[in-house]
Amino acid sequence: MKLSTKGRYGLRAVLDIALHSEEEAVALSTIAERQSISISYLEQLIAKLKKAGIVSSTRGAKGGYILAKAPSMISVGEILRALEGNLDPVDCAEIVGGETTCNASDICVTKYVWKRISDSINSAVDNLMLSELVEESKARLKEGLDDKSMNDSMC
Amino acid sequence: MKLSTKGRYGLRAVLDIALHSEEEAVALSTIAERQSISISYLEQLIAKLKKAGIVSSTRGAKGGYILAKAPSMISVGEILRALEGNLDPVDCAEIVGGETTCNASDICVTKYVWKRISDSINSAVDNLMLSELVEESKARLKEGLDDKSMNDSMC
DNA sequence: CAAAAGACCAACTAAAATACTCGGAATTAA
DNA sequence: TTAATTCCGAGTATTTTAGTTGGTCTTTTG
Repeated sequence: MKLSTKGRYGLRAVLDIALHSEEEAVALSTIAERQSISISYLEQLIAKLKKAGIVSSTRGAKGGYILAKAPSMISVGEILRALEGNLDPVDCAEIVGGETTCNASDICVTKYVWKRISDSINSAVDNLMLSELVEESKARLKEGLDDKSMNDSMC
Repeated sequence: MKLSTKGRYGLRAVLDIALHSEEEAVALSTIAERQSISISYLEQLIAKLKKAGIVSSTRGAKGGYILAKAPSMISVGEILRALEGNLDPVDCAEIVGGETTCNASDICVTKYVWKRISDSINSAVDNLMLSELVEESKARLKEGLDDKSMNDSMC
């Protein structure tokens, strides 16, 4: 029941882009260094984010990444799902009402447990917008904490 | 971000015990067969449940397992944590307020995301009691669905 | 125009976690 | 005393995770 590094690194990367791409696109290598993530691994994560329409890129020298839309239009749920796949605690079609996989579906009681967990996770992350994280970060930076110490945090 | 078979099988096992141990203790082999779970794997899961004080056992012939307390006193959260370890989405001390691991803690913004997810999962499972699942199961059985088809459900 | 900076892509690999299996010892009812 | 059962520790196969490697395509800039 753990988020993988995909979700953890990826969210940090998006936040990094949100905070640093106002003037110009940020290069993968810059994010990787600032966040202490392997550049080639990060590449894969950003690819997912791009495919999901969360970030957009410009190639070539001076290229890099920016957000594809306003941070207030990007939910944390959207980001995490792009990176991790769905956030459901089990891969059970019934959770979303399908009838395919688990065909003894309507007598499956534990599925209500999974649905309950699923709903709570999704509503938690879908109601949290990237913009809120951006505001929080900026507020903390203003309190005199420099950018560098910011990036050392591993959570 | 998936529950492992430990949590899935284990919860089904506890529910099985709750539903079948009113007269006499249920043997591991019975649960395993009824739930289509490998007996020797299930053994390990039940051991965790026992250590957590959720089930209790009697050894020897005619032995088996019963619940260690009333189903209304056992939360689904308690069961899942016994099986899976904590349900936090990341192993980050700061999530619970500690100061040990992640020492750039107070400038770590993503931790609020993890805390939010963590809280929502835990409150969802802690407010759901085993007794509710038992009631639900019994209600479904009364509707004419036999015990066997019940156990075929994989969720 | 060349060369550096950068995104993009597809495989490959090492390590860790998961999902088991196996062999036996201790306990108890019949 | 024997069959049924829990209990225990170790071993293993498979899958997933967390990367790495080596290269191609694109764009700016000297």
